[in-house]
Amino acid sequence: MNRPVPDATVSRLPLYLRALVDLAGMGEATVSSDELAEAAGVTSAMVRKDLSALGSYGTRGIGYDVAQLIGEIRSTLGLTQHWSILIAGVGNLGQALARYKGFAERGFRIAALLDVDRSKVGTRVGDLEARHLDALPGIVRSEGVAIGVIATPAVAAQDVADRMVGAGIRSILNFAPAMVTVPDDVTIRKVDLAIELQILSYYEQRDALRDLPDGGAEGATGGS
Amino acid sequence: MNRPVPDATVSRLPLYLRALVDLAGMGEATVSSDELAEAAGVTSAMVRKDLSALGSYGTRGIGYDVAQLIGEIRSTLGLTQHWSILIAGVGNLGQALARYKGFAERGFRIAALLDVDRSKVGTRVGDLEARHLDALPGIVRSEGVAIGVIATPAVAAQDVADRMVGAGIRSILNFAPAMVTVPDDVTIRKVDLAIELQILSYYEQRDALRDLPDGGAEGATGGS
DNA sequence: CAATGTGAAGACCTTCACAGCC
DNA sequence: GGCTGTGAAGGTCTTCACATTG
Repeated sequence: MNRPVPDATVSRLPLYLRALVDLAGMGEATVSSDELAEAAGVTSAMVRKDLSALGSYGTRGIGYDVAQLIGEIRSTLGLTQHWSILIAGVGNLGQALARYKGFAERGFRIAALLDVDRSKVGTRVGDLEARHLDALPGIVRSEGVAIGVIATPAVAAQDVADRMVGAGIRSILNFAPAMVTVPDDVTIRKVDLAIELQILSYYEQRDALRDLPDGGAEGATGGS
Repeated sequence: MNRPVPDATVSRLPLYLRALVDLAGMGEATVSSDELAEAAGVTSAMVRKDLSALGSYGTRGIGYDVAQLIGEIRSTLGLTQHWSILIAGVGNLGQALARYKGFAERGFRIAALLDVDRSKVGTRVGDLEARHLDALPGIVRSEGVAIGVIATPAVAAQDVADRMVGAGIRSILNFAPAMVTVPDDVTIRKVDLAIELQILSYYEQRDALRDLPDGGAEGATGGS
C-alpha cells in the first residue's frame, strides 16, 4: 500500500488535484485519463502511469471517479491535515505571499510573519502582525509549524534557513536568489523568479532565429 | 558552434551565472568545476558536462576563467541584450513583482503594468503607472516587449495569454494557478506557489514516518 | 467497446571513471 | 599533479502499444 511514488509524479499530483477540483465544481462525477490529461496539460499515458503509481481506482471502460480521486491525491500529498507555515522576510515578496489567498484555500495556514528589521516588526499585513525573527523557535513549537518560507534578501537566506532548521523545521521553500544548504533530513525547494526569466530568455533568443534565416529549430520548453 | 544545449543544462546556467558573478565580486579570477559545483549546489561532473555543452573554455590543471565564463553563459542565455517585459495583473503578486529589484539587475526592464480593473488603472507601483490591458498591443509594439508575465487570478489567465499571443509575445511566464494553452511557437513556463507547498507537504508527510516506527525513508527532493 | 493498467522501448539526464592535456 | 572533457554505464522519466477488464 506504500509504493514509493516517483518524484516526477509527486510534482504533477497537485496539477491533477486542481483540475479535478475544477471538474467536481462543474458537476462531473467521472473523468477519463484523456479528459484529465487535457485539463492538466499532460498526455493521457502520463495520467494513467501517475495515477497507477498511487494504486488508483479507475474503472475500465468508464474512467476515474472524480470525488474518490480527489480523496486519493489529497491523502497521498498529505493534504488531509492542515499545515502551519511561517514566512521569514516581510519585504515585497513576503507581503505578497502573506496576502495570497491560495495558501489558505489549499489548507496552508500562515502562522507567523518574521523579520529582523525592527522597523518592520509590528507592521500589519492582512490580519497578521510581523514579529521579530528571534521569536522563531517559540512559534515553531507553539504553533506546530511544519514548513518555513524564505522571502528574505539573498544574503540573509542561509542564516534564516539555519535558524529554521535549528528550530525543528524540516521543509523549506526558498524564494531568495541564493544557494542554501541544509542537512540531509531537511527538504528544500527553490523558486527563483529571475531564473525563470533567464530561462525564457534562452528560448526567446533561440527562437528569434526562426524568424530570420533557415536554421531550423525544434520545440522544447523545459520542465517545471 | 551552435550545439543544441539540453533543457536541463539551460535551467542550470542561471545558477552558475549567479555563482560566478558572486565569485567575480570576491576577486576570484579562476574557478574549478569543484568550486563552482559547491557554489551552485550541484556535482562537479554536472558542471563539467553542462559547461562542455556550450563549447566551454576550461583549462586542464587550472579550471575556468571566471570572467570569460560569465560572458559565455550570458551570451548563451541571450542576456547580452536587455529584454523588456510586461506584467499583467496588478494584485498582490503583480505589485511585488513590479517592485522586485532582481529583474532590473539581471537586465529585464519592466515596460508596463496592466490590469482590466479600472480602479487599478492609474495606480502607481514603484515608478510605473498601471495601464489598462487594452493598451497591450500598442505597448508590445512600441516598447518591443518580448516576455509577458501573467500575475492575474486563475480565471483571467487564459484570456490574458491569448491577448499576449495576439499582440506578438512569444514567451510567457505564468504565475496564475491555472492551465494555460498557447500555440506551439510560444514558450510558456509556469510558477505556482501553492503547488510548491503541496509538493513539500508530500515529503513532509512521508518523512514524518521517519520519526515514528521503523520504516526506512530514502532521500529525495524533486527538481525545480 | 471504451478506457484502464502496464510491460517494453525509447528518450533524456546524471554519475562514473579515466584518458588527455596544461 | 591537477583538472577538464567525455565515452560508457546507470537511472529516471515518458511514450508506445496492447492485453485486460467492466
